Amino acid sequence: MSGAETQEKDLDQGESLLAKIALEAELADYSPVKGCMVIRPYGYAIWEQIQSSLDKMIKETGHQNAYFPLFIPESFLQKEAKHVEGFAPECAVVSYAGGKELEEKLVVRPTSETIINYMFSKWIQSYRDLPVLINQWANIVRWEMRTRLFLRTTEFLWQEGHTAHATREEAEVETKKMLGVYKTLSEEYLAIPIIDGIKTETQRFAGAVTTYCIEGLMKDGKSLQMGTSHYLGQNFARAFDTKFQDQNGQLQHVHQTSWGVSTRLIGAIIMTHSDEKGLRLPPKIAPIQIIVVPIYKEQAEKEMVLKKCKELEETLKNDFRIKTDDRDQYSPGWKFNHWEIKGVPIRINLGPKDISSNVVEIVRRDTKEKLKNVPQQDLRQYLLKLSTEIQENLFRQANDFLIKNTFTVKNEKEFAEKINSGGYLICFWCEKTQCEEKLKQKTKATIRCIPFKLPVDQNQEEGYCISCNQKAKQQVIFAKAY
RNA sequence: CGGGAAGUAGCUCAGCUUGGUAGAGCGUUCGUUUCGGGUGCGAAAGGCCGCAGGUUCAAAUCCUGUCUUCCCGACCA
Repeated sequence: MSGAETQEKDLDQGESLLAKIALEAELADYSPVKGCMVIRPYGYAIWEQIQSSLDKMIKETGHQNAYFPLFIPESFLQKEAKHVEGFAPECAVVSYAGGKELEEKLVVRPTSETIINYMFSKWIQSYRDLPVLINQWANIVRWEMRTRLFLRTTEFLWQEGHTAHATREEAEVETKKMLGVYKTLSEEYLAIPIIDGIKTETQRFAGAVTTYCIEGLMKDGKSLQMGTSHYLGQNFARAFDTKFQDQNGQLQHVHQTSWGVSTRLIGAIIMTHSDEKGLRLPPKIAPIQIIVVPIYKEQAEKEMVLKKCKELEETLKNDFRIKTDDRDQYSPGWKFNHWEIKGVPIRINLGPKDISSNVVEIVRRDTKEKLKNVPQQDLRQYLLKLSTEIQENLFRQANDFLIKNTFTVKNEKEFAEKINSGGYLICFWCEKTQCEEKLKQKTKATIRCIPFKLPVDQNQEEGYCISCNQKAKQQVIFAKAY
């Protein structure tokens, strides 16, 4: 066991909350290469839960999984002007392989639009071939200056959807549909409330026409982009000549979308739900939903208690991911703390006293509340209800936090006062990039999105730009971001 | 990539100023005692002092370079 000493103290709420929890809860560890991380089994199990929930939704919306290669010819990246401009600085490039210099350098994919378009242009001939709805689970590499576990690593795992459509309308519907899937994933599975909206030009994906996003507010008051969905227009289709013959025999470029979420979501979970005891996982994505801690003194008791634990597991295993911590070398008290750090939503303490009176003791991780003498009959129902309650409570707490930290500001003075304490600022913006830039220079805050819906009620239709004070119709969300 | 801090036992750290046989607590192993919120006692094992050079009779300690982490800026999911 690592970090036993620091585990004894409550975890600090400092800047290093993220790294601390990631390491202590054994989600990840550092690799010898800068900015890279090892995702440890428990962290990977969380990723698998996220994956299986999302993969199901992706398939339900008609997409198929496929796999495109890691290496992309350097020339591909250069075909789309904005795309190359955006990604060139952060690309890792292989120039030497097989014992010699390569004729054409290979880019380690920072995203797969180019290689996928190359393939699409081969596969798409007719309107009858459309739409093409593809998703891939993959790793990608982006050479970042400053890295943080889960939130920004050099290599990370993600899912990238790529679709091609006959019309602009269809592609736009697709873009928003998948953003909706991300919203569902975040709010209903990860228990993280988000603000969904449109990115401004400066924050838009390199090569996209429109970028939609979901943004979450982290415990430290910073905003985290948790997922993006792009309407790519015909930009890549033109660059790669991805054309189809329509019903009138006319050749047209396809309209495309791409969308992705990554292992960053694990960072979001940490930075949204952790408390002084460690991680708190929403039941829907917790690799272990119920941990059973047996309590016993001598051997006879041990056998009796462990047998009862197995029985419990048997009756509950169809409804829950349940595990008994039957390790002999750790005391019950030690186990309590251990599983709290790891964020297991429900703990069942089971000892001789409980068994003799046919009850269990249940401790919920979200509130730390101890529920004594819960009858063993109807336990399944009780736990199902509790599980739902914990899921909802985590969302409610995060949502309250978001609302409490969202402010409407009317002028630059108010803006400057509020922005340093973190949270979201709602204000009018005249839609000029220079106004956005000016505020970024002064305050480090950026427009996270033009929200579809404001998180707090706001009736005004019109106001004055937070920066230049001219009439403005657009209300935007500002925040400091990761 | 700039500014600051750090890297010594599995973990947290002391030792470095002023060079001279590698330290503590926790954890681990064995024994014993315990087990309903991180048990007590006894013994033992465990270290290319991040890496590479240099200075020196002698380097964890001084010098140079380099790698990694953390914090702060410029860039991003």
